[in-house]
Amino acid sequence: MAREKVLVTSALPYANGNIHLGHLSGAYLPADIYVRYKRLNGDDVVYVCGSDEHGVPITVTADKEKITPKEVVDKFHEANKKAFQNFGMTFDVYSRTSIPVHHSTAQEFFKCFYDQGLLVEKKSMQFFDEKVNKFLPDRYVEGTCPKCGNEEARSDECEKCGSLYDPTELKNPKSKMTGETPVWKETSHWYFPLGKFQERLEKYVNEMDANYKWKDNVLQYCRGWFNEVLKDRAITRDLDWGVKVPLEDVQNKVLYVWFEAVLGYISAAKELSELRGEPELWKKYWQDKYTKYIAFIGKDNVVFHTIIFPAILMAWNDANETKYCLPQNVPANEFLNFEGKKFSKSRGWGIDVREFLELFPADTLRYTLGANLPEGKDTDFFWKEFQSRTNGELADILGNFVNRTFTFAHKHFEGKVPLRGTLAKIDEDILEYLKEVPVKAAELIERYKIKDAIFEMMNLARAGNKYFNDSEPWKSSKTNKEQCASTINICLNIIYTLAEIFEPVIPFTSAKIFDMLNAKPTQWLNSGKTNLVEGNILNEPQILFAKLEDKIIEEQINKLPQVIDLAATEAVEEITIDEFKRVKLKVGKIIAAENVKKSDRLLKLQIDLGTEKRQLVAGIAKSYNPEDLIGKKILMVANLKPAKLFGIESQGMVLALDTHEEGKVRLIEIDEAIELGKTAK
RNA sequence: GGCGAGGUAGCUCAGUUGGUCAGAGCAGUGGAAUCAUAAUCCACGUGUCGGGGGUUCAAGUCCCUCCCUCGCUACCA
Repeated sequence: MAREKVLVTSALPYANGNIHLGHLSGAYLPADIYVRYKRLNGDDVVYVCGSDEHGVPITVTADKEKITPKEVVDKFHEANKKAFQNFGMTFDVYSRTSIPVHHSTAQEFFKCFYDQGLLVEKKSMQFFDEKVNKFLPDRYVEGTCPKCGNEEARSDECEKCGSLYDPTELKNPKSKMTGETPVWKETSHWYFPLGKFQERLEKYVNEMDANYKWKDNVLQYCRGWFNEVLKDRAITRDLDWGVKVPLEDVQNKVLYVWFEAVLGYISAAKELSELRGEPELWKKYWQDKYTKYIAFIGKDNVVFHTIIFPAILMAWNDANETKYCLPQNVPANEFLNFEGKKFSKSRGWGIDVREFLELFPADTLRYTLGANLPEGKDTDFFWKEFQSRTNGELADILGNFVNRTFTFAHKHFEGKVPLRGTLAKIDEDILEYLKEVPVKAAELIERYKIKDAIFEMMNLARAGNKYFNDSEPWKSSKTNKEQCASTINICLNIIYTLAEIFEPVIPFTSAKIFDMLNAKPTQWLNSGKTNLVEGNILNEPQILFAKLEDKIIEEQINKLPQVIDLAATEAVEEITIDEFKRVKLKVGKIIAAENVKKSDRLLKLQIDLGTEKRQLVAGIAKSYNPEDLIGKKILMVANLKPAKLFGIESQGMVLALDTHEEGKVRLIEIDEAIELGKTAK
């Protein structure tokens, strides 16, 4: 297969806060997995990203903390760069939009459009805060709604009554920055005529979709915009923090962030060129029509990458000899929520990357997020899921397969890759399957179905365990050493393939496995076929994933702000009194209790209901010792359909409550004075 | 209000162009095995595919309508 030249970008994170898990799921982890896969596949890849460091919110943060905007962005740029690094992101460069090369790049684009006469200058009136000498965006002006009198209305709309109006109609306007009354002042801005490009943009999107199959959600967003007809968009702003408008007689105006930030992808590549001492490097990617440019983003960014950025590039290409390539695909993801709700920094809901990685290894997070990417719709990060994926999949299925194989090889084959002898049907089958997995995973990743690809990867580990079980090498080691050797040889080769195909997802672990195997990665598509050298000396196995105990997970859950969730209480389905009356709850006394043989959680109880006796089986062995139960008065469901558990008939059910301790319950005990057989109502 | 997305097994989610599509993983129950981080493997799902109507020989899969959740709504990044 011919090597592809691939340019990959991930949305530039805004340097006004720490990145959290949601950001990773949206635009960073999928891109990194894609890029790592491409590199293993032998493709020629450049992956760039960086901090987006301009815009009003940053100046607001600076004012609030009484520091300069520069200090704000320095702080978050470094913090996020570090967090990404710890997470295992492999950007070729993590740039930033405050560097000179970015300013000059953005200005170059502006000048190009200005000189062509493409930009439209429009005058307008805007609120101006004289105290800080700044024009105010709508969201920083508050006042009384002209329609309903709400005193906290925004300058152009009232959230309370939902009406929209012209900012001149707003009564008693106040600047949210200073509380001062803003004045009404004229300003002028340059507008980019998006509408002129609409037809070509629609054609572009349709063609890309036809050739490269864009995601449905992305196409939907585009259609939404096209349906409303693209309008001129202002690309300048009255502000002093940002890229200066490169015109002599213009002061205190900067390029608006949406126009300038996307160009950061280009300046980042330029910075990479400088760092590598190859000034022309960036052109080899950005200005080669054979480049496959893939932009990874979250759904909030679709319009900028499928409409605005392409329009900017088209406008440039129209006027210049040098032509930039447009995104070939924009695999936007939906959002990751956190324990059922949106991430919210202000409400303390969620966890940021730095904090997370101080507690848990990056690979466990990469795997959990990867296995649950919001590719088709929003998904959730749940602590409990993180625990079960780590313990049940990474440790039990993958980690244990590696461990049992290595332990076996060391015990029975002196820690060397044993010889593969004559193959049985079971061996042929697994080898055949082994060859298919990298191919299948590659197809899925190429289609940006990364979640599915990860599932296929873990399935190989599952298959490895099954093969190990079915082959029973612990038996053949005594009866047929040659066959045993073949089995372990094949298991080790499965591990070799696992190390390769899992590299994009859990790179730190992959490196450990390669080290244990004393082997190097191969070319992706060969990874199921290339075999370990027989006799190769294996290193000592190490535990790849430690289990996460309940305690540490509970700790994280308990840290979350307690919110009274009205929705959850209301969501309980209502029943009528008659329906409730169908359940007969009776008071009984436990007169005998014993453990159920071969079960670690069931107890067999004899209950005295006064008029009759019942036998029931209850799953409370982890919470109570049989002898402690004798004599307790409890409440039971007396008309539950009998069922057999472990061959023992259970004629009812005792009522118990969950406790804060996982798996432990507490029986509802009844006051000693209550007579046996009484019915609850 | 408008636009968009989603409502599928206890939980988290898959389900291309309508016809083995009623699924996977987890949880649960039973069993096998013991090399291994008590880790593995096998077997077991009577789900009104949000409700109601319609098109069709045939609909989670198309149309209409209603209910619920979420996102966007342009000078916001």
